[in-house]
Order: sequence, then C-alpha cells, then structure tokens
Amino acid sequence: MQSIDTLSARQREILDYIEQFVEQHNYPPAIRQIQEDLSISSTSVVAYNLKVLEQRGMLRREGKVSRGISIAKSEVIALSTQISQVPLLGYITAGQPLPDPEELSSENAELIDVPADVVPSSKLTNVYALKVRGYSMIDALINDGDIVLLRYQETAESGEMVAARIVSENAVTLKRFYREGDKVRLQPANITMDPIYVAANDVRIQGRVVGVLRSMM
Amino acid sequence: MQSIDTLSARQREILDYIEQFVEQHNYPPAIRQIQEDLSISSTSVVAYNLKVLEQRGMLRREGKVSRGISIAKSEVIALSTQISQVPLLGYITAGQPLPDPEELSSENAELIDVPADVVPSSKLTNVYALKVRGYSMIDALINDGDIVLLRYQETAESGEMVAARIVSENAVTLKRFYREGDKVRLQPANITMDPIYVAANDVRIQGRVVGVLRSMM
DNA sequence: TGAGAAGTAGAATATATGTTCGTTAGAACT
DNA sequence: AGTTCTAACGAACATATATTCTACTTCTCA
Repeated sequence: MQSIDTLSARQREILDYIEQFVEQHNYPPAIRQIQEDLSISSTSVVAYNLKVLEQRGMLRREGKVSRGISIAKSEVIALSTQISQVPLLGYITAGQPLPDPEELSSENAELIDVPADVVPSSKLTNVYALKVRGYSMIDALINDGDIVLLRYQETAESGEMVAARIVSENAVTLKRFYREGDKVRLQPANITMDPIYVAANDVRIQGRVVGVLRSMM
Repeated sequence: MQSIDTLSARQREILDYIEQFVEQHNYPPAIRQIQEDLSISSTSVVAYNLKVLEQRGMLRREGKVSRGISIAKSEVIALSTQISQVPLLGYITAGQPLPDPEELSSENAELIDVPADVVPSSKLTNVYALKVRGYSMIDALINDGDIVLLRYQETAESGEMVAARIVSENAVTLKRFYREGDKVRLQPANITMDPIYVAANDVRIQGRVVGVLRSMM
C-alpha cells in the first residue's frame, strides 16, 4: 500500500467519479456503474479500491448495501456549511418599537443566511434579524440598509451591545451597555462619540446585538 | 387520487422517513427498509405510494435502480444554499498597503462564507475578504475586527465605495468615490462627516467594497 | 347504496448489485 | 532466481431490491 495520503490514479479517479455521480443523481453509484463508466475490467477491482479508500477515510461504506457509499468529504461540507439561517422579522428604526420576537417561530418570515464567521451556528438559537431603516444608528457604526442580528434576551452584561429601548423617550437605540449603580451608561460603538446616561428603570433591553451584515451591491 | 397538494398520512410519513434517512446515511433507503421501519405490510404498498409521491413531484426515482430515490426538496436546498465562499487574504489597516489580491487563487487562504443577502453568489468572482485592524475606518462605519469584502478592480464609478490608496500619504482608506474633474472627492459613509479632496493621479483604487460582516460574539 | 377510485396485502419474479475466490502480472526486496 | 506484496482479472455466487400481478379493503360521491 502506498504512503498514507497518496492515492493511486485509479483511486482518485473512482473518488472523483463518485463525487460527481452523487452530485448529479443525489444517490450513490453501484460498483458496476463505476466499473463500466471508468472502463475497469472487473467489479472486484472497484471493490478492492473502494476498500482502500474506506481505510483511508475518504469514504464510508455500508456492507452488503446496494449503493451504500457515502463520501466522507460531503459530510464535512454538510457540517461546516450547515444551513444557518435566522428569520428576518422586520425593520428597526429609532422611533418605532421592535417587532415582536415571539414570531421567531413564524414560518412565513423570510430567512437569511448567517455565516459561521459572524455567529457560530451553535449560538444561533433565539437569534433573529432586523433591517435598519434610517441613519439613527450611525453612532453604532450601523448604516441605513444594514441587517442587524439580535439574540433575544432581556438582560445584559456590562459591555455587551444591546438593543435598548428608552421608555421615557419611546426610542430604540443600539449601544454598548454598562450598568453603573442605578444608572445605565449607553456607549456608542464609535469610540469617538460620547456616552449617554439613563436611569436603569427607564431602559428595557430588547436583545443583544450579535452581528451585522452590510451589503453594498 | 386526492387533490393536488394533499398527501395521505402514509405518504407524508414515507417522505419524512426518506428525508431523515438520507440525512443520516447519505444514501437513500431501499423500499424494503421503508416498509419494515414504518411497519407497512407489503413492499408494493410502499411502491404504490412512492409512485404517487413521484407524480406529485415530491421526489424523483430512477426505475429499476436500487435505492434510486432522491428527494426533490434536497436538490433545491443544495442549489439555494450553494457554498459561497471567498478567501480571507489578510488584514487592512490605515497605514499598510493591501495584501496582493493576486493570491486570490491561493488555495491555502482561509475561506469565509458569504451569505447571498450580502453578495449574490453570481457576483462573487474576484471578491476577497480582509479583516480590519484598528479604528481608522470608523468614518466608513467600519470597526476594528470587521471583515470587509472587496471586489478587485482598479477603476470605479462615482458613488461606489472603494478601497483607495492615497499615494502621497501611503495610506489606505475606505470611502465613497466621486470623480470631479482632475480631482477626486472621497466621501465618508458616515454622512455626518466631511469629504476630503485628493488629486486624481494621487489615488489608486484597490478594489470596491461590496460588503461588510461584523461579529459581536 | 353501489360503482369507481384510492389504498392495502401477499407472494412470486426478475434483476441489480455486493462479495468471494482462485489466478495472474509486476514491482520491490532478499 | 525466489519471496512477498500490491494491483488487477474474471467468473461464479449469494442476496438485496425493485417490480408485477391478483385480490381485497376502504373511501368517496353521485
């Protein structure tokens, strides 16, 4: 047998063929199909090479099962690029209250993809998206048209960026949250700008900002 | 036969089973497997219902092929969530020149997912990503740690946001580009800030900003 | 209430498909 | 040259799997 990560030409050929076949048909090829399409003289040759490929971990096989071949790689892809989506529940503006995240489960909401680099799929529960309207969030480095990703939570730890509703002003704002006694300091993400201070009981946290997506197409 | 979009309980059960089976095994189930696991009395019952499901377009079958079942839906998913990734080529700071996008094809670069909502996969050619270091891009509403998506191009139309290198200052900046005679106006995305004017021949466009990803985990 | 449609049963049949096994041809090594 | 190992052959074999056919139940609706 060759060194651990070298595949013979034939093995690579077979692997590619399987990959392509699954892509096209959504089900795996039979050994005979591989044999014929690749002009291999005998099914046993295919079987032999499949065994090698399996030992190398390039694919998995289910014994005695017709077409019981699955490519390991495609599983990895399926895992790493698993469909991570959150519902886009509506708009966020300075003046309006946020849409009710109770509709999180609503099936009719549009879904948007969230790359794992922004929010790991493991932490995607209770996360929803809102589209920003207007320029009121510019001090949070968020522009008109941006999509903000919020995790629904009513409390926050100091330093987290939250969607905060200031009750007395009936305004929603995105700022970093710092609890300071019976007051709350709301600090713009833009470090060149000054914080504002609000009475703690005048602030309702509506969610934590976990990401921002901006398209400039 | 029932109305066009009504499936019998058994049909739905079978469909769900297949879906789940494929999910788990990466290859489709055999008719007998469906029969046994769902405690159906005969394979012909399964065959009958599969035929109905196929006529409804819920799945596709390849005649006489073992396990030649593929769920239509999974194809759609495969298409709509196609893997859209771009290479992360390095960092962008105010002082440093940009990494050479020639390495675009370099296979060793880390890849990051780009949701279609940010950049449609059809327009993803020549796009690469850079991670922002420092706070020099705040006037472009871009923070330390953000990931900017750039399409490589050396010219730009007025109004596009570009990565511009100001030669005399050896600085890179992200601004909206406006050509005004032999001068160039570079306008911060933050509309509350003032533009700067530079001689046209002092500006090198390094790419167009097509998106921004910000993670706040 | 009765006939046709939709669905279920059971068994037999045909074939699609994985596996086994004895051989052979080279390559690598002694 | 002899041994050993990988890779490839070809055919026979066993069985996994789809299909077919007939008969029987339920359901639907005029």
